[in-house]
Amino acid sequence: MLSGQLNDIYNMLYGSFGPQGWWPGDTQFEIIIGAILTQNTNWSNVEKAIANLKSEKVLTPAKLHKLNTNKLAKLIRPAGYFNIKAKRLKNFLHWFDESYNLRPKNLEAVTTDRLRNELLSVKGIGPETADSILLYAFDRPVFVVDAYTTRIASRHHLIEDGVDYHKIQKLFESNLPADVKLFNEYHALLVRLGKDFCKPTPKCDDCPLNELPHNA
DNA sequence: GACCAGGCACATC
DNA sequence: GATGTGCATGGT
Repeated sequence: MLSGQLNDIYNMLYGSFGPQGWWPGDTQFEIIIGAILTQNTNWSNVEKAIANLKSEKVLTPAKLHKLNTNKLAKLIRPAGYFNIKAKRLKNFLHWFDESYNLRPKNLEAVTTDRLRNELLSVKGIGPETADSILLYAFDRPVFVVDAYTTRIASRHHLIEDGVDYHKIQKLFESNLPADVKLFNEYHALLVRLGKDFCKPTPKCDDCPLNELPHNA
């Protein structure tokens, strides 16, 4: 059964790496900004960008909403794609202002499905970013799928190549209990495995998952 | 210097 | 509907 296999993988990863302490961020707002900035980008670069926003004291909804887009782009420069990401942050803030008055608290009462759809309607927020925000900023039981998740699932024959985001997400969500803490840790552990072992090339020989019986 | 990193929107066929 | 491309910095 898949649920058993997914459990074995989780236990092996947790045993190997321990708790990952995600999401790295002090506030819901910082998590949201980080989720957009980390698109296709190494987290260490995002940290530099966030440090810039903090040192300029603009890491609040109101301040970022007011900040000039070019100025914002300069501050987030280390995160890469800074022009497009500045626009994406602005798109998010525009929606956040118009619909929720820039208050994270106003999002708490919104149902997960509705919030997800509204986030997806913001230009620059796709499935992974939306789900990261739902899980890590708002504690909704949504499984986040990213490049690491896809690569690991494919390499360990949980899915076939070319399977879309929603199907991979469903694989995890329908075979695991809808538990925020579990989804939080599971995704973080998959990223950890991806960073340390499951790289694009060369394929990994000493991956901890290779010791699992179904991967022998 | 090549390759990679916690995507997404858009153009083109 | 599938496939290709631009966006960009910083670490290995």
